[in-house]
Amino acid sequence: MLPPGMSDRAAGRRRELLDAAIAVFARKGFHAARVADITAEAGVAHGLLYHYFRSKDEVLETIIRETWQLLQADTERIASSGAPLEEQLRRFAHIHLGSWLVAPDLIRVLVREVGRSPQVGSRVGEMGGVFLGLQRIVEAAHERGEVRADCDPRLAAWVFYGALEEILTGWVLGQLPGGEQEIDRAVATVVGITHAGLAA
Amino acid sequence: MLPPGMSDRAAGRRRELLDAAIAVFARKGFHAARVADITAEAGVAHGLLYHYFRSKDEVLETIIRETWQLLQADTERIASSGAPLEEQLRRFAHIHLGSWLVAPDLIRVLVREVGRSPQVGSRVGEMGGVFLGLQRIVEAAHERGEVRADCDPRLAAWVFYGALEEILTGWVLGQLPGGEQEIDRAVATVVGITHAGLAA
Amino acid sequence: MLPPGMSDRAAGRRRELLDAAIAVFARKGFHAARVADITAEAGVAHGLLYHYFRSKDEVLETIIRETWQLLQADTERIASSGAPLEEQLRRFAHIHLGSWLVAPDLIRVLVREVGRSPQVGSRVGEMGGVFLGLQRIVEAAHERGEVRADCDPRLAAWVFYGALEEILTGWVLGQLPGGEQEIDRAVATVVGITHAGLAA
Amino acid sequence: MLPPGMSDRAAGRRRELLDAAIAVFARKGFHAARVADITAEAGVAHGLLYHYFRSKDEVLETIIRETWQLLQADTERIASSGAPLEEQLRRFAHIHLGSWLVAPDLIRVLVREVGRSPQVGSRVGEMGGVFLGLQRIVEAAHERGEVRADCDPRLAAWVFYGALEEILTGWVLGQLPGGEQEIDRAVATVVGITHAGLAA
DNA sequence: GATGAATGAGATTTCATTCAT
DNA sequence: AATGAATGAAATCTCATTCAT
Repeated sequence: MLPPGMSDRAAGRRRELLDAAIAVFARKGFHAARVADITAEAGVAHGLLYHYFRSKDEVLETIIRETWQLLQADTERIASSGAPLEEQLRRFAHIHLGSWLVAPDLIRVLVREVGRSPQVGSRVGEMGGVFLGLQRIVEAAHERGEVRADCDPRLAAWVFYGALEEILTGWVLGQLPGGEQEIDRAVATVVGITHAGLAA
Repeated sequence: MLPPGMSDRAAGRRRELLDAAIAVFARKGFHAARVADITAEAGVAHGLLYHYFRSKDEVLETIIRETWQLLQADTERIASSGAPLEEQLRRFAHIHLGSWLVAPDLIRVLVREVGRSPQVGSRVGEMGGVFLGLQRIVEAAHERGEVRADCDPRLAAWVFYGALEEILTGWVLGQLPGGEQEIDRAVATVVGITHAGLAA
Repeated sequence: MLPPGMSDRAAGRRRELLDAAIAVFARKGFHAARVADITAEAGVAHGLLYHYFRSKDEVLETIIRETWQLLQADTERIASSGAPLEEQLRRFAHIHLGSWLVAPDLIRVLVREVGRSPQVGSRVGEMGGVFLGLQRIVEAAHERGEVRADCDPRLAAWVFYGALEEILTGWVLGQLPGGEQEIDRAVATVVGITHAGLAA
Repeated sequence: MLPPGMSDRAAGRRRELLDAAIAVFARKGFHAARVADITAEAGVAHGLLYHYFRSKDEVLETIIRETWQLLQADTERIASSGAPLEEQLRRFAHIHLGSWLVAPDLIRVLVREVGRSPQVGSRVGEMGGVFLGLQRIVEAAHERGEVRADCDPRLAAWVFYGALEEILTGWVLGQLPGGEQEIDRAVATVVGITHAGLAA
């Protein structure tokens, strides 16, 4: 995840720059954000960004990749838990939608810059891991007889993920109320619909 | 929709430029696309674009707005049909996912540039119309007793729309197979899950 | 030589920019010269340079290439004249050293930026033509019996050209007096030494 | 030549850095070469270069100056030898062209960066010494009656030097074959032409 | 309507140099 | 002596937009 051989101090600086970038990208959007904004936010000279990243693009790429990697790890942990389908869906939804409270700026960036990802080229890999994890969750439930026979687990995974993503989008765009209680409701609603929709 | 007082010929040119823009935006993305690319695609000098649009931004805005307006009209027609919920959902899904076959470049642009829309400022209006229409579809079914009591029609509308959008995203990113038959399957799956998930 | 399909007006602008570049490169050297210096010298906005040249490098490349092409044409004309060796050498020396009076800035640029040429990559081609022309001049004289048998025409061409080039260098660096009369003396000296040195 | 009070070890490091710089300048050219390339070649941290040199420019200056100083010393030794003109020319040519075998990278740098020298400001001094030495060689021969009366010794020195320099250029650019035997032939040719051209 | 030369603001990126450790 | 993180000046190049023709 980190370039090997990076000192603690260097890793700290790198993290500071990533956090500054998230804040700035969330505020102005990736394109309107200048490198100088990021380094000003981090309180360093703008040349320093280029010691840690090859380009402004690589900064966004890193943010996206690291986030997807974390989500992928969560997904795999949930998939290995052996819990009932509904419980697994709830855990995933809780983590994914819950991140709106924990790191709203990060969510703003991810929602608004999704479109860039395929260009940036790295999304597909990590993203694929998450979708595969969700698919395996549905498949396992399928094998346990928790899911309707006529349901395609792969599409089901996309449907479920898309529902969550759209709600995050609603929050980011201010189209849906996004307080703490709404998050619980949203988790319940998405899981309710999806699970009932899939259930045998 | 068209600036008033525009001749047929002028409207034709305008349309050519919009189509050229859709092709170019689909190929390179909005930011990487240059005005000169669009006019070259349309076979005219680049100054001409400024007779029809105030800026490059306005071109994208127009594309997005016109699309949402059409979708809004479709949604309202469906909502007024009085058909059962499942049938209404199927019609909407059929139109929305079906556009991948009819106008894949347009879908590519919409999926990839969603993030830009709120900045551009026009999304919220027309988009809101579509979501409101979907919400009213669910509410009406609710009143007819077709839907579970504990279900929030607004969130349900977002869940349904998000599921469709994510499948379009999968096709755009090449992560899901997007042939003609897959479209029918996708319609069936999304409608199946959502309707069963909402049903009383 | 010119990109085809360039209007007279465009060709004129291009020439103005080349002349401005020669003046600026002569004054500050290629590296210290900024694109803005060139365009300021030409009295246009700096963006305009990029309508005519792909880069600052291409401007220098063009200057060098066009100059060598002219010299190559001169060389070929002289080589085809059938005049005695001494006369041919005198004509070449007269043209080459004479350019110091005609276009001293151009000579300054060429002498000071020779080193760049091979990097720029185009020198070898045109340059090769000049050296080949000189070589053929010596070879023809050899066949006419005007030249010693033990003399390698190729090396002789390089010796002759190097002598001229070094004198231009002396003028550029201000190490040799470079007035009008000195040019005639220099022609006489170089031709005198080289011809006597080669003569049978 | 060395800053006074420099230890042997320090002098060794300094030498290592100069040699590394010669290799890098030969490979990439002075401008494209970064300080970090030089220190990487020498296997030290880039800050260290600034313990031994004030700037990147000073490194090139040093390389050029030291080389010209050695050549100047050679020239003066030859000039004092009292040998016949032809013999003196041969010795100089042998040393100068011979360096292509001994230190080709150094020659590459000198040939390609001549243009920079006057800017760097140091060339004129040491260079002047070499040219003056060659001029005195011709003048002495002139006084001994070995040389034609109508020959300007100063220009003759430049002609001779330019011939050698151009042959080195041909080798550097790969335009002339530069093996061991070619060097002897080149010495013979240049000396042959120049001496015969000057002889009474 | 149509053209494309001309403009110029503006941003990324590079890299020589410094200096605390 | 040696390191390499940090600085920040500086310059190329892009491209949306304008406007004379």
